[in-house]
Amino acid sequence: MARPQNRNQNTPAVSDDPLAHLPGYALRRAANAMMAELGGLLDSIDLRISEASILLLIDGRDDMTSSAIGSVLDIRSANMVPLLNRLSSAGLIDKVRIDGKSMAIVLSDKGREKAAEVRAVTDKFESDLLRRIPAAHRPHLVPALNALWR
Amino acid sequence: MARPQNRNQNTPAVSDDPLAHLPGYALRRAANAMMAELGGLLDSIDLRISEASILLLIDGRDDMTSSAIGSVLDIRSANMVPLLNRLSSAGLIDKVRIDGKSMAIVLSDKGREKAAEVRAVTDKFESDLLRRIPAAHRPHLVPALNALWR
DNA sequence: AATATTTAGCTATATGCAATAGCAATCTGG
DNA sequence: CCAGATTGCTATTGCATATAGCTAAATATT
Repeated sequence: MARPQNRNQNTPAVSDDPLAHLPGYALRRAANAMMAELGGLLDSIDLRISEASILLLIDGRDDMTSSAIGSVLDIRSANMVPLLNRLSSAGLIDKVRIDGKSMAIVLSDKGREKAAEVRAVTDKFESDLLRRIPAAHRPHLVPALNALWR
Repeated sequence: MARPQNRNQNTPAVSDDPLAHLPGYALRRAANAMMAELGGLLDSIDLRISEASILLLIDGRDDMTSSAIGSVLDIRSANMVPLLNRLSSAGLIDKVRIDGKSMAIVLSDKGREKAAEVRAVTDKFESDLLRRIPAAHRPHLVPALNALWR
């Protein structure tokens, strides 16, 4: 007793997760699963998620400073430093002095190529993600999520 | 120039985030924001998110082993150890020997009180979360999220 | 019954990401 | 001109997660 019915199957007790109805829990699990997946895809082009999002953000711009990027992506300046250093030593970005204290972060040629690869990976990822969601719920996801932080 | 129009306001460039339409990005940002908020709430009862979810999961059960908890919540056994140790040294759980190698993880009296506090905190959190989402999107969030990992 | 495999729980360690505190150089508004 | 804000940085810490490898106990195989 104390155990329901279907326990002789190999179903790993996922259907009776008593927390799955909680929005916060579902959000955490979904985000973890999706970010693990995206992380795996980006591995193949040797980038991490935060690095890839920086490349996407600055592509086609020449006026984004470290602090501007950080303010859009909500990354503290202390954490931007090693991030940009990695991108810089991979030859993907250049720092162009704007004035005595500010540098614009711009894509190098190599960085533009990489950004195109990122776009290919994320396009596939995003459409796979949406395809998993029943059509009836699909158009509601992004607006609902954006209402939570924007 | 090169800067749009509304820049004299104190809006921190959030409305022109060019990544916000991407489901994966929105998911990550929303989850980060919500988990930071929940983490803050749980601070007041001195628990972390994963600890709180363990308390909720095992409340009312006496047959959950460490590996059963880990398999439901998707936590590796290596990571369960320090988690359960913290709960144990806080006096919230007891380990009841089942056989030579298995222990059931059960709530102590103190743990049951704590679980009630957790439920109070998360109830408030979950309803606040839902309240932020426009009503038209609200019923779609949990099903859409669960489609991504269940 | 003897052996092999699987399972439960653990140690040690590494990674990704974010937070805090504090600092030096530079820019800017009154 | 100068006080205060901004830019970019160092150093350190915390959390959640991951891998590799271990011991001991339970279970399956022959």
